[in-house]
Parts: sequence; structure tokens; C-alpha cells
Amino acid sequence: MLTVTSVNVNGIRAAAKKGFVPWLAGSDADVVCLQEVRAEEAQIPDEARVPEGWHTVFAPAAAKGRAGVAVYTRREPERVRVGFGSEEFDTSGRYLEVDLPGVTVASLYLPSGEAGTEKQDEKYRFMGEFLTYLEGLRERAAAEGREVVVCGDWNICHREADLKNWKTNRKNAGFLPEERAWLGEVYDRAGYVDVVRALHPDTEGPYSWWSYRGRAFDNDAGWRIDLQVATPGLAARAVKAFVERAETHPERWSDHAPVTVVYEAGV
Amino acid sequence: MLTVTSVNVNGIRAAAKKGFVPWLAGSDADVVCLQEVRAEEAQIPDEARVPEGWHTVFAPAAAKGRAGVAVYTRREPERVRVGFGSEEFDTSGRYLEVDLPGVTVASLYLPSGEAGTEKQDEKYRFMGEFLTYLEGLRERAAAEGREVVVCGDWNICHREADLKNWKTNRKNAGFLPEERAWLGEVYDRAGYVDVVRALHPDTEGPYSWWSYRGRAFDNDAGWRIDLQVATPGLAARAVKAFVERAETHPERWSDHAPVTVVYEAGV
DNA sequence: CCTTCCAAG
DNA sequence: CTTGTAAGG
Repeated sequence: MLTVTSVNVNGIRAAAKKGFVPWLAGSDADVVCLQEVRAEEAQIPDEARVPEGWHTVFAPAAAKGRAGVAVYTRREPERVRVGFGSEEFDTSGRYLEVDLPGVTVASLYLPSGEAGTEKQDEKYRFMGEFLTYLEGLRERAAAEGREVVVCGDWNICHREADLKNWKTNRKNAGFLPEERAWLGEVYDRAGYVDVVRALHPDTEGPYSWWSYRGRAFDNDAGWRIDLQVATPGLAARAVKAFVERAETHPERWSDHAPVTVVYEAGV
Repeated sequence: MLTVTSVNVNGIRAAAKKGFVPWLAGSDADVVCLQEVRAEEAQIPDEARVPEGWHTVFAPAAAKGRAGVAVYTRREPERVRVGFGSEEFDTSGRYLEVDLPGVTVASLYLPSGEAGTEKQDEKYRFMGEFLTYLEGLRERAAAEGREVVVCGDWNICHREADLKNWKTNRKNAGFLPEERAWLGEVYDRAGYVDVVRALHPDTEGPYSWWSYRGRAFDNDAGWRIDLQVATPGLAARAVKAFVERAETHPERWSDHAPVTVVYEAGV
């Protein structure tokens, strides 16, 4: 049994003031992947940086207050790798991998982009390099007999069922045709599986992000952009998946909600 | 009878959320001079911008979110003047004058400075130009038979009794020998009177500003930098002066407290 | 320590 | 609308 949670904390310092720490203390997960930590390790309060019972590794961005990913594990990782071999992105606080027995777990924070701007070009550059990396990762993992799951904020919805207002967002970053096609490549060409969608093929959402603007959260006008993208062998072991909307964290300590998957032990 | 209050609000938008509006509603003053408004008029909520029963005039700074002075009066002013004829400072949101029958009331926000930096040079430039202006103002007012009071945050303490920690602040902006000497010139050469000190010659303070850092307020480690500097004829009419420390505005909607003087009617 | 700004999301 | 940063105080 392996329980993995992914959550974009939107600033761990702000989240720590609003309920992240008790949420983590109550979590049953074996691994928690964080995105948008937005702090250097030294700036994070102890309760969040070295919580009782967890090993934590951080990959902050070179730019202060930006991006930053982390992985919290109950057992110490066998190995830790920062970045994915990209000159442009390895110091941008967007990718971190840890090896646990038989499985590699990654925390990814893909650039959010903005249609028609240089930020979108950057997102496309990241996507290009990262897809190549994912293919190699799957091959290496297969050769070693290990599974992989890339958790994180992918900042892309694949299908209409993945966001409430898909019609009005067809020209917005996160649901552009090129982005959707790319995510299709991650599944069809690189051979990964969107675990939550595989378990819930016919549901709207479940959304994991709601804008702070307007009444997005109250209207459940959300996006399913926080994904667990796994190798088929691991995906086949997924027995349960859920998103913690307001019910379980009513304090709303982030604009994203935690996405959890329970993976069975053997095959 | 003329009651005049001066207060540095440290951002009128923040102050308005913390109690400035009810404080104003409960004020007995005829004139209230504000400093550090830190907003353009359009950004100020109505309750603070056009409060019931007041006429308000604003002199914002060209730089957004900086400085800014205002004068609130119960009767409409006869005339309003922004700045004091300085090319460098007239758009800096630091000086505003209104003429009321027989008396000119000004709201001043003197640069705070920082010892040994360009900011201190700017403060000295302001002080130089402003002293010249004050001399001319007193002469013109005398010729017209009018009195003058320049209310505001002067950002200088004249004497040791004007700040709690005078020993440790002798090399800090606000209590530098040159600044203290300059305030002496305002009194001795330009002929103005520090009204609150004239009424309370032998008291420590009363302080009107306490840093937000550390426990300055709780320890009453304050500075008396918010002054009413008047022509001798008006100063002679002052019958009462007080600073509203925590007692009367426990919400602490600014790091400064209002300084009020009651001036008798005739001479 | 607090209030603005701005960029980013 | 919220998070950081930075400057200013």
C-alpha cells in the first residue's frame, strides 16, 4: 500500500498560517508532493519544514518567492534528484524526484503560461523538454523494474470534463488545443496514465483548483490540473482516488485542493 | 473657539478599515490635518473621502502610494493652496494650506530622512526651502492680519524631552543636531511657536509616534514629531492640548496618534 | 512591524 | 483575489 497526495500550497508560509500543518498531521499519506512552496528552506517555519514523522526535501526556485517544489515522505528516500536535465528549468523550482523502494515519485510544477505571451512560449519550451524526459524516464524505470508517478500541478486540462467552464476557456492558457494535445502525447506516446481519470472515467472533474477571483470556489467553477501521472503498472494498482475539497479542509489554506491516490501493494 | 487636530494616518485606506472613520465621527475638531494619506482621492472609500459634515481637500503625491496630505474642515475653506512654491516638492504630497476666516491651517509631511543617505539630503533640501517659505508666510499673514498654524508630521524632535530614547537616537534621522538646530530656527528666526510644548513646557513628550517594531508602543518608547507650529498670536490663544494615545483609540489605526489643540476665540 | 507597490498566478 | 517582493516608513 502506498498513499500519495499532491497539492499546490500556493506559498507554504501562508498555508502554514492557515491550516496546512494540522492538515498534514491528519494525513494518512506515505508521500506528499508540494508545489508552489514559494520560499527557501530557511524561510519555512519548523512545523512545516521538518514536521514530526516526515522526511522532507525541497527544490526552491532561484527567483525568490517563486515556484518551488517539495516531497515529504514517511521513509527516507533512497535518492533525490532536482530538475530533469534542463539548462533552462533545473533551477526554476519546478521538478524534484525521489526514489522509494520500487517507485520513483516526482513533484512537478509546470509553468502556468498566458496565451499569446512570452510566458506561453516558456511553457511550451518546458513541455517540449519535459516530454522527452518523461519518455526516457519511463524507459529507464522499466529497465530497472521500477514504477513512476509524476505528481503535481500540470497546469493543463486534457478534456472538457476537466474544467467547469471549458467553452469560455478554449483560448486560455491551460486549455489551449496545443496544450491538450501535448497531454495526450504524455499518455499515448510516452505511455503514462492519468490515474484519477482512469479510476473515474465518467465524472466531471474532480476539480482541484478554483481561482480566488469572483465566486469560483462557491460555484465549483474549478479545473482538474493537479494530476498523478503514472506508469501503467503503478496506475493499475490504484484502488482509490479523491480530491479534498472544502469538506475536509474548510479553512481553504490554498486555492488548490489535495489530490490523493491509494496504490495497492503488489500487482 | 477653533479646535485643530493633526494626525499621520499611515495609509488612509488601511486606517479606514481599522477605525479612522468612527474616530473622525466622534471628533470635536473644526479642522483635521492628515498626513501619509498614501492614496489618490479616487482610491479612498467614501466614508473616509467625503465624511458626513466635512469638507475635504487632498494633495496626493505624484508617486503612487507615497506621502499625501489632506485637510478636513467643517466649514468650506476660503482658499486652498497645494505646495509651497518648490519645484522639487510641490508634487510630492507634502504640503497643503487652507484659508479659514482669519487663520491659515496647513498640513505638512516633512520627509523622514535616513542619516547618511540621499534621503537625508532630500530632507535637508526640503527643510531649507521650507524655512524660507515659513518666513515669508509669517510676514504675509501678519500684513493681512491673519494667523497661521502648520500642523503635521515634522519628523524632527527638538529636545531630549521629545523622545524617550534620545541618547541612542543622537545619530538617527529625526534627532540629528542639524535637524534640531533647524527646528530651533523655525521658532527663533521664523518666529513660530511649538504650541503643545508651550502649553506643557515641563513634561516628557507627549509622544505622538511609536514604531510598530518591537514593543515600542507598550513601552511608550515614542517620539513627539507631530506638531502644531503656530504664529505667536494664535499660539497665545491655545488653551488646551492633548495627544490621543491608546486610551481613546485603542484600535491603533495608525502608528501615530492624533494631536489636538483648542484655540480660544479672540485674543 | 506595517502599508503601500508590483509581478505572478 | 491572493501570494510573494521591494521600498518606504
